[in-house]
Order: sequence, then structure tokens, then C-alpha cells
Amino acid sequence: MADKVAGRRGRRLQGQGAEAQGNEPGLTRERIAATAVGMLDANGLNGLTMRGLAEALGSGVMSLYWHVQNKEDVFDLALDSVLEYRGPTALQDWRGDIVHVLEDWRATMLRHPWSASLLPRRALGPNILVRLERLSKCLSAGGVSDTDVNAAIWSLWNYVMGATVTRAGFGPSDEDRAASQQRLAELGALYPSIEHSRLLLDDDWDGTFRRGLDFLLDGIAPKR
Amino acid sequence: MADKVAGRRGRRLQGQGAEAQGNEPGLTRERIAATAVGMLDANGLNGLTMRGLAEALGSGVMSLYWHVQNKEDVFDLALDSVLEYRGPTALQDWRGDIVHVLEDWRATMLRHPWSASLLPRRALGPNILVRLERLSKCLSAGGVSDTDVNAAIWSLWNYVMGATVTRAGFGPSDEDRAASQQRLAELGALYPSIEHSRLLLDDDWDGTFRRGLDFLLDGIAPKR
DNA sequence: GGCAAGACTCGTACAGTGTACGAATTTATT
DNA sequence: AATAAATTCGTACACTGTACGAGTCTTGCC
Repeated sequence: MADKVAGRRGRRLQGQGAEAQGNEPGLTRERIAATAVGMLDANGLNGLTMRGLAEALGSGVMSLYWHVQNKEDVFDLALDSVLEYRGPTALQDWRGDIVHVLEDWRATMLRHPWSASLLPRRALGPNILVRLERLSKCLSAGGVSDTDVNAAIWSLWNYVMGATVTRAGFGPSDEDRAASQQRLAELGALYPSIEHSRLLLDDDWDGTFRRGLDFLLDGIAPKR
Repeated sequence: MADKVAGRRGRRLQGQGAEAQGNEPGLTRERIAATAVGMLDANGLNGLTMRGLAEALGSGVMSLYWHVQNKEDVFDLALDSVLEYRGPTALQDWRGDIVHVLEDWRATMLRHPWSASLLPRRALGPNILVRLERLSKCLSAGGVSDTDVNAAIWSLWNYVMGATVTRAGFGPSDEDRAASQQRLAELGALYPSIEHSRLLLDDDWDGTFRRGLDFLLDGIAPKR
């Protein structure tokens, strides 16, 4: 009952006899994925509906289902298409490389905030494995022992994941910040340490991400 | 257009004249929350429907809406009711205390896997703030400087968050593991480092969590 | 040419969702 | 007893994902 691989084809070439508008060149998984990403970017996770997607593609709703198993499949498609990693630099400074990989990762996901809430519950797509592989290489190059490397990778993964999901959840809107501020003002007395450190008011997300990452890398770096 | 605080009352006391069965003692936010948690535990995030909830409570669907703003509100209720923290021990060993807080946190959320996917996108409820406050105190007690404490708290938060969300996402089912194994077998050649370290096959989640946490705490601990 | 076998599109229909609205009922207050 | 407030809930609506099967188009084979 698991997975039956539905038929899917790539096929081009159709006579544009009647309509000169080449705007709707036939459905493909790629086109579906791209359009889905657009809609998700624009309207968030709930902004994607099969009907809407079909309309944006200029097709009937049920036509999608020939290319796609179900809505979940569309999510998978969109997610993976967003997570491509173009690793530019060659290996040199292991620590700097890791920072780069993770910051790029975070930035990519924050550019499409829905991806953060989507990623956890999906299996690891190829584009994620590429990133993990790269991490693994960097760590080994940095002298992290074989016994530590797995825990290190997962801890880095967890860190990026948590940071991104949290950041995406709080959204760029000031509404949440206002809410936090409000809540803090009300209950501040109950949480003196939090209030003292202004934990919830700080909004230097990038800096905090970077500094926490340094903590983690300090701990991972082989002790001397 | 933001928030109108709906009326909500706590009220007890009704004559049980007609029906002796005290099984349905009237709706309250608490009862709604408890029942919602039960349904979420049993059937996951999609297992909670307003109709189902009403039925389980022995009430009409729309009656819920007098106590609750909307379904989101039910989620908030359920989440917060699950995250209560009964901090047992007094402060002593800062590092051990932190480990305890975080492991308890993770365990609590994994006991209700839906909570992991829910938490990120909600505002911080009081029960979470309690935990953060506690973290903050431990860190200060451990000698972490005021300038570092925020970054440290967030990094710990991120770490627990990521670990829990990931773990909950992969579910306890072996189906996912089988899928990963399959994928790895297929593409193993492309990801030699990952395959070598058996990253995806290791299933000692608790141990890995603990070891990664040690990395992080090593990095956070004040340098000497 | 004819024609059959796929590949692909899509209209209709159905069961299910959250919740707006307003009427009915119960409880509290005067 | 009368009035107001609190609480319940039936009905209705717009919207969701997708099963089903009838259509159309493209291609290869005789």
C-alpha cells in the first residue's frame, strides 16, 4: 500500500497552430513546482490551493493530478526546488565553510518562510543531503573525530532548523513583537531574568544566530 | 482589526437535578483544552476537528465558539496546557540543571509530538517563559556573562526546537527509516561521507541529543 | 490512408472542513 | 414575575482535496 509510482512524462513539442500565445506551454512537474513556490511565497502555507494553482497555471484542477500524486506531493516538489545548493567555494577554512553553508541554508529558507515549517516532516530530499554531505566533509577536514562527526552534524542541523523555524514563525511582522512586548510588560515581574536581559526585545536575529553558532562550533572543535 | 478579547467566564455550580450523570459538567476552556490534547495525542494534528471535539465533549459544535475564538485558539490552549513545567530541583549544578531542563522539555514535547510542529508559530506562552527564565538563571549562575546570555539562551532554544521538531517529524514509525535506508542505498555513492558515518542509520536519538547538547554547553561555558 | 493505444485534460460530484448568523434555552439579577 | 445576561446549538455557506469517468489530443503501426 506504500508507493505506486505514478506515470509522469516530460514532453515538449505541440503545434501552436490555433493560439499564438505561448504562455501556457503545457503542464510539467517543473512548471507546477515553480508556480507553487510563487504562490507559497506570496500567500504562505494556506495560500496554496489546488484550485488556485490550477488557475495560475491556466489549466483545469484535475489536470494537475496526472502529474502529481496529491497536494503533499506538490509541497515536496516546491520544497525541494527551493533548497538547491550552489556551493561556490572550494574547501579551505573548515570553520568558515561551515558557517557559510549554514548561513546560506538559513537565508535560503527564510527567503521562503513556509519551507521552514514544511521541512521537518518530510524525508530528506537530495538537495538537503548535498548540504549534509558538505558539512560532513568540512568537519572531517577540521579534525573532528569519526565518533563525534555524527553528533556534530545533527547538532548543527538542529541548530539551523530551530533557528529558522523560530525566526520564520515570528514572521517579519511587528505584530508578534508588539505582542511579546505587551506580554512582557504585563508579566515582566514574573520573569525578572528574562526582562533584565531583554531577551524578547532583541531583534538582531542574524547576529544572534551567528553568535550561537560560534558557541556550537567552539564546542565541536577538537580540544587541544 | 486586531484582537477583540472575547468574553470568557469560569463558572461552576449547576443543579444536577435532571440528569444524575455528571459526565458532561458544562463547557470550560480547561475541559476543551484537555479533550483537545487527548484527540491530538490519539490522531495527530489532522485528527482534531471542531466537530469531533464537540462530539467528544458532548456538546454542539457552535457551543465551543463561545469559549474559544477559533480553532487556532484551541491549538494554543492545548499547547500551553501540555507545556507545564514542574521544576523539581533547586539550583545547584548549573550545567546539570540546564541539561535537565532541556531534556525534560524535549521529552514533554515528544510525548505529544504534535506540539513540536505547533510551537514555532505561536507566541510564547507563560509555560515556555518559565522554562526560559529558568535557563537564564542557570546560565548566570554558571558565570556566563550578561552579553552572552541571550545568545546562549536562544542557541539552546534553537537546539531543543530543532532536535524535537526533527525527531517528531521522523516519527516513531520505521517507515521513514526504511525510506531513508532505501534512499541511501540508491544514492549512497553520491554522498560518501554521509554513508561512511552512517548518519541516517543511527537511531540513538537520545544519545545524540545529549552529545550535541554537550558540544553546545562546552562552547557556552565561560572560557578560562 | 485508417485506427487503436496510450498520454493528457478537465467537468462534475462528494464528503469533509471552519465558522457566521441568529434563534432557543438556561441562569442570574432586580 | 420580569428583565437581562450568559450559554447552547441547528442550519447554512463558502471552501477544501480529490475520485470518477468522459472527453481530447498525440503517436505509432498496419
